[in-house]
Amino acid sequence: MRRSLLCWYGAQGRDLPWRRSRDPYAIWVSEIMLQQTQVKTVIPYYERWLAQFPTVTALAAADQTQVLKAWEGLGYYARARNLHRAAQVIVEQHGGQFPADLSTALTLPGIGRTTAGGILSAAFNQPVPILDGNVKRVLARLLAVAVPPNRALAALWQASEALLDPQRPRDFNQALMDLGATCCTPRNPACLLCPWQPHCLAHQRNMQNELPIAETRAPLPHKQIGVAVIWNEQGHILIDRRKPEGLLGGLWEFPGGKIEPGETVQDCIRREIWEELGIEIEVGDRLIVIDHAYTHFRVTLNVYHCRHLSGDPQPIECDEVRWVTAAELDQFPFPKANLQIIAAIRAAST
DNA sequence: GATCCGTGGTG
DNA sequence: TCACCAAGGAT
Repeated sequence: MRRSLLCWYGAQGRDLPWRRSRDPYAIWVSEIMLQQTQVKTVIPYYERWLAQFPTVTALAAADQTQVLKAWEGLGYYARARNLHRAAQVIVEQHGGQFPADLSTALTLPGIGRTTAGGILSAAFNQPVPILDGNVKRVLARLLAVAVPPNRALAALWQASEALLDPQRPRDFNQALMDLGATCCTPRNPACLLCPWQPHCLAHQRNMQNELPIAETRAPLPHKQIGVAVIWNEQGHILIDRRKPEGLLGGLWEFPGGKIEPGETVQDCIRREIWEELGIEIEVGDRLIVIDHAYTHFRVTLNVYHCRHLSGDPQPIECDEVRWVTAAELDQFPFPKANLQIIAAIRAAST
């Protein structure tokens, strides 16, 4: 079984930038970026990141705004914050070298069992198993697991470890992920091309389209949000930096908040700006309406031009506030939905 | 152990 | 349009 998979990998494996490297730092960066994120999305971010932060020392020395700006648009921003912190730990406590043993790697922020296995096998050819989304699906089909994969984690980890090739753990783990990504796909798997088809219980039972069993999910709530683009008499715009933890932590945004039942958008914006920044504004024309979906809810951003009337903005429910020119907005990391607001501001002023 | 955490691709 | 999913981890 190992040989058939490795043979398939030799012929069908993907040529990916990080596979050409044995630098633990570069491989680590790729593993973090690839969490819940597709290869095609990651590649340009990976290339830019290594050009900007070529070593763990360079990353450790960067400031968080630079780091978040380089991550802007990738999502799950805690990954960038943790990567940054871990780089500082590696410089301060591990002599600038990524730890080569599993238990130490697992102490670093942002590194769990799968990521640690991915790094240690790829960088050091250590026989450490992995269990990412691809491997869960491959093994759930191979073994015809009768419950959602997340209800069978112990068995799946055991299988990943038992199957792992002790001679070629690097290639084996990469092969297993490629098999899931390109052959044993979520829908319409290419069983005829699969090296493990003779061993696959799902295929033998013609259940490859029914497995793995899907997790049940709650419906997504939908929130209406009022957002203010506040101008002062100098033609500057007010932005704020979100608190360092939680949703979009550390990123900048245009201030606003949730519209309460029975409240107009304009009332909401005036109230939120008073509560969060302690200033009075006049709500003017509508700038843009943006629908955006997060993992656990959807939002509609109702964005309005506003005019500053009185008061000095205070960081009451955020970390920092700042008046900036439209040209300066590019220097700050914003969430994706806010980039649309910036584009609308530019379009409206030309 | 259930929830939280972004964004883009896909059928 | 929409649900599902992607090289998961932290709390």
